[in-house]
Amino acid sequence: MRRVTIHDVASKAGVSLATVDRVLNGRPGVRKVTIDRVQAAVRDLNYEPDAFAAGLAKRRSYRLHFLIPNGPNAFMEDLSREARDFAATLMRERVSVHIEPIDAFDAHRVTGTLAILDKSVCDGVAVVAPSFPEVRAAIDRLQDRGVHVVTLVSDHPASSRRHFVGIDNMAAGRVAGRLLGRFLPKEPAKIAFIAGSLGLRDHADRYAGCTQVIDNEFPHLELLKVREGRDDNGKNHDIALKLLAEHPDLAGLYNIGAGNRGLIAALEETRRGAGLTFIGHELTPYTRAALQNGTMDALIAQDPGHEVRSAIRVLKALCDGAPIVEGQERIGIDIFLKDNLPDLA
Amino acid sequence: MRRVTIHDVASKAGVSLATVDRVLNGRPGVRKVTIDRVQAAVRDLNYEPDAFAAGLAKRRSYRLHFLIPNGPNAFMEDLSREARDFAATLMRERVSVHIEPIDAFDAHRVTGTLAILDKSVCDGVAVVAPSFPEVRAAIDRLQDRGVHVVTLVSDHPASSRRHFVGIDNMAAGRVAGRLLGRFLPKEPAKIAFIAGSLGLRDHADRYAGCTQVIDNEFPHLELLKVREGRDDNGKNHDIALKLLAEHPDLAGLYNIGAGNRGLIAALEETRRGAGLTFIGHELTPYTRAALQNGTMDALIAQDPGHEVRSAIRVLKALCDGAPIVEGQERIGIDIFLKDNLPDLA
DNA sequence: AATCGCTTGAGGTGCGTTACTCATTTCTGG
DNA sequence: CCAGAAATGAGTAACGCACCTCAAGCGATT
Repeated sequence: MRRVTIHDVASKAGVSLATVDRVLNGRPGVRKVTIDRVQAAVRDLNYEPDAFAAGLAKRRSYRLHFLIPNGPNAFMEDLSREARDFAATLMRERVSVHIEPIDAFDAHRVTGTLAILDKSVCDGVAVVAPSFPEVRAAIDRLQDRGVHVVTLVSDHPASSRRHFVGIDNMAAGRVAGRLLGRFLPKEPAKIAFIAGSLGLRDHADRYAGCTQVIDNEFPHLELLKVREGRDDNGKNHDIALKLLAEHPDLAGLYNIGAGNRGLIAALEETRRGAGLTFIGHELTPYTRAALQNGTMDALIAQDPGHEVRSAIRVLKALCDGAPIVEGQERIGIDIFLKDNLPDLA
Repeated sequence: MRRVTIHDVASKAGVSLATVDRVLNGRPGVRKVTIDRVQAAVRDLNYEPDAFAAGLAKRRSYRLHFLIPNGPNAFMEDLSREARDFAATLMRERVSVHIEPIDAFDAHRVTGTLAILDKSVCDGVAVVAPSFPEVRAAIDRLQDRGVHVVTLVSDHPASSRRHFVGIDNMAAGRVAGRLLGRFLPKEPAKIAFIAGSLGLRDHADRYAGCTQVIDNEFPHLELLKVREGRDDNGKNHDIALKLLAEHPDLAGLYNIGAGNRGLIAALEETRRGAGLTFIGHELTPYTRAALQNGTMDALIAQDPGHEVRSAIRVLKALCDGAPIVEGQERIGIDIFLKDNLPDLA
């Protein structure tokens, strides 16, 4: 079962190798009828160009840049680590990944970083940044300069980014809402929300999804107004203590953003962990432990490894002009209970 | 930023190309000290062989066989379809996938199919089959003949298969148990189980996981004895009708295996769908609809597309002697509520 | 000193493309 | 029918590596 090569296509179509090459690579100077003959031969023989040979001859390389927020955020650190790890195994496939830490809350710096990128330095960019209008504009300009851009974790739907790698945060919020609604008894009870900031699109989406489900399907639950803790453990800790003091009958808690560690500490100090249904996001050593000991009841997560690998695959496909395997690139909303925690890597 | 090639390694180490080649490919006839010199140069220069060039020169090809149960099982059909789809996009990377439908309940035929396979016909095999001892033996012999084997969906832990691609069914069962326990009110209630057959390892595992969690953490729930429906819609339909008649106060239902369609029909005919907490496995058009209209309350699933792609990646890596990216190949237990159903492809 | 075995160097070929160049043939309009 | 343009053929270098052969260098053994 020899491979079908351009030679076979050429002889089948009764033309020379040069002509086959012209057709296959869209070079000019071939009559319509000849093009058709060659394409017919390609179909008949089921010819597929050999990726190894093509890659070698094309001298292709994929220089990718990842812009990832710095700061003491376990999830972002996981993203960076996974990107580094995966890049190491992909070096031999000519994929080089440069990780650029950015200050996500400084839109000006982010756009500056995007502005200096260029086709001569990189072929694709994956960026995780809050959706400020100026960032959107910078993404558009970068695309215009011929660099492929995908958004990661947090989308910029209005931009011309070619793809979004991340979860549907509205759906994630709905899941949180339903879990709260079904985990709690069918009787009036109070639920508290803590977010990093409702100015962040993903936090706002989650909040909207959650309240939508609860309002529609669990109207007996009373929703306290959202407190914003800037994803900071210290702030969240204080917020939680105050909440627990103000509402001794608090039944549920949904942390929309990061900073679970502060909340966990507060619940455990006050021994309110077991009685309260507490749902949060992202799997970290702290949330894992809290799930195991019962302080947390469910975790809604996205797999940073999956996201990074998906972003790299998508960018590579964009560079090659190859199609994207949709099913492969859909990032699922992971729901963890204490029963299905993955083993530690 | 030119690529580092063997030429660079050779001159750095002060040896010839031939020697570098001998070292890199483990050919004999090189002194220890020379080997060390070359390896030091490889490390210093951070040399990685070019996958494109190597693949081309090696004339590598990956002939993979997938043995997948036939019959009217939506999940198995999804597996086959995904394998075909992914194989199409991988043809140019010299991966060819042959899908062999098997009668999973006829162990003799399965072993026969495995027995005729050989290094001359295929490089790797992915097999989904119930764990009969003779199948295990056939897998071992196939491995001995130099063909890499991975088990898919259903594991044969005692065999010498190189890898298992699938979920932890014990954990899946525990998830079902916890969801039942938390979705139902904290008061005595009856729960029914339906399985295909407890002789199937995955069904037995799920059952064990589920009862373990309920016995330990939700002892107020009464577990009715398991009914076996052979994963057949018709049988399951009858079983459900009988169950509902015998237990007008039935509160929960867990379908451990396939055949959800029959159960859904029974629940909807008798209008018991809404009042009952019903949990099952695998996402199909029927379970999707049931989740949306409230007949089902949660779905525990595994992504067949992910599994197939993982199996192919793993087999390819085994053929290349390359390392496996653990995180990438871990198959998660998907939990679907009506809120996080993926869009239809 | 001749011999043997081990180690190393030098060099070539093929893998299937891409991306050229330069002839040569075929077609078209005037 | 012929100039000029368009289409095609023929061939080549390069990509980086795997795999092979042949010869030369070296030290130790007899």
